[in-house]
Amino acid sequence: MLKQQLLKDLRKAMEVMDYPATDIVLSTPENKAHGDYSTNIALQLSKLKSGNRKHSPQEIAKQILSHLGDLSYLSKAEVVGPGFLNFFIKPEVLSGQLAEILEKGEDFGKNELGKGEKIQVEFISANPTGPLTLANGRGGAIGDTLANVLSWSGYKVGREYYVNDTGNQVRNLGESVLAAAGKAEAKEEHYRGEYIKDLAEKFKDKLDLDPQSLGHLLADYLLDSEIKPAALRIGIKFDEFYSERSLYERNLIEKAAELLKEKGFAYENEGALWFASTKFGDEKDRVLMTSEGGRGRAEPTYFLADIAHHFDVLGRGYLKKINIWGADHHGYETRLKGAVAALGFEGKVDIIFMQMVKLFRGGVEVKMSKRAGTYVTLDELLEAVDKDAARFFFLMYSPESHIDFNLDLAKEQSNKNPVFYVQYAHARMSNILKKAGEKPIDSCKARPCPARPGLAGQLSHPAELALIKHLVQLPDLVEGIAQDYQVHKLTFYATKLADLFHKFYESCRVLNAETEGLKEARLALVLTAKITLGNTLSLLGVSAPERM
RNA sequence: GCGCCUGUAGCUCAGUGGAUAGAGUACAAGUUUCCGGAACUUGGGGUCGGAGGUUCGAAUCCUCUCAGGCGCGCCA
Repeated sequence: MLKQQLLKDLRKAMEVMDYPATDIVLSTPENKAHGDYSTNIALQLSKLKSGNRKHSPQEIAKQILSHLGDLSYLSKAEVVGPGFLNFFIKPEVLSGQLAEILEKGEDFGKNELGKGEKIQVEFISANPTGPLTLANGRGGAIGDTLANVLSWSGYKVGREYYVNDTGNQVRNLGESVLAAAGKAEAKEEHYRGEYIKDLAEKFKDKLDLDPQSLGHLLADYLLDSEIKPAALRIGIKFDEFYSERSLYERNLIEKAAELLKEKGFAYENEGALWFASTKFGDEKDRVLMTSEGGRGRAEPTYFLADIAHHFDVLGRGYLKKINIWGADHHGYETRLKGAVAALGFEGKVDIIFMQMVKLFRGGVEVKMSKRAGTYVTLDELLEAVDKDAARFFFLMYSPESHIDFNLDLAKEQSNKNPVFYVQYAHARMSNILKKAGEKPIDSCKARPCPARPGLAGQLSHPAELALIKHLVQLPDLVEGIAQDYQVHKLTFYATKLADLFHKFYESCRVLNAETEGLKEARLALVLTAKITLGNTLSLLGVSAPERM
């Protein structure tokens, strides 16, 4: 689109002037006086002081400008202040951009960055020892949306839930239920909460099983009856539930341990098997296989199982595996990345950390703990607010922000959720098109296109141009998020789009515009706005209502 | 003690080297013969936790420091 064209022309000019090929940052200034696009490239170049050339930023900017020549799509290009280059696009060129949106329709916003490579996003992955919580909802919304964005960027994306369906916490689950039924001694570390009692009742025929076997049954049950439905309720469909237990069944755990030994990164000491994670920057080596003396029995740690898991997944040819973790797992990052590197997949794992969701009740913070039974489930949230509000809420925050959540206020606040502001804009767009007799999505060929001579020049109102400028940014936004993973930018983009549309709506009549041509052009603008907003909402997993 | 995250308007948060630091919300005052007022307009409100430093330029990078969160197991 326009931005790429301008970048290309700038690069050409710099090449002619024999400047080194540095990254050109083309920003879209908030301040209209600074043009439609702006770059600080001259300030950057003057800093390089390449060779014995030493020019002021203003001089460099002027030179670049003179080498650009007359670009037909610009109405003005100028050097301002310390050496900024500001570009002003001709309004008719800007409105001509709408043609591309109309042509692409539901595909508008997609890009080819991924070139068909495979990426896996692993998220939620909560232990199957209880219902999903608020924090899981946050991770779910972020992971699912990131997967959508990657998919729109030309990657083949897999959504994975790693199920820790064996090990201590599952044995503990079995014990907890046995204890609730009075068949085992109650212990401090047991899970509490109503669902444990329900499980004891539901599985009363199975209480003669040992804790581990019962735990396996319960974990499988919770996965199917609690976790999968809750994920679906918030709009998440996983491609794969990867079972930790299956790693044992397929002997992948021993294989991973053997491989690490072969490569010289695993060694035995004090009866345990260790991974030399200090070679990868960890503060100490980590245990892969416990010693009989240490925990009373020799068994693989969670860490070794997870290594086997990553080795198996990456062995399928993924370009990357992106894991979304709670901040409480931060200390685990170095050793896992180290193990992945040791197995020959260095740099293939990216981790997004989300900070904790703090829970407040009656103004007092409640520590969320599955063991203590103090937490808010995702289902409880979804009873208070609908799926769209919940997803939008979670996606409004950057992952590193610490969210304070007050369920008492969630319902009341849900009316103020910006999601309704955004959805209302979409409903307004739909309504106008409906009254004009348009089909919901039309193609450029089937109807007069704003790129057509005559129509292109119709749109000149500041509110129209501001809206167009925002609409055409979606592809760059999506491509950027595919690289920096900052999915919350989408909610801000959607809110801004709604804002610009509401303003346009207030100041520009569509159906009874002054002329037929203007009406036609404005209808096209409404249609493109609807396409763009609809596509954005679809990436967010939020519905785009025709009416509210 | 060490490591990571956070500290920006009354409140909730954007903004990771650029121009006069933004948005929502709250508060105040306005806007409907006409496409949906769940909207729009205007206004007040900031020592960007603090102190130094680097730079033509710092909320952003570096050092120190204060406050909060999380982690530091042969748990997961």
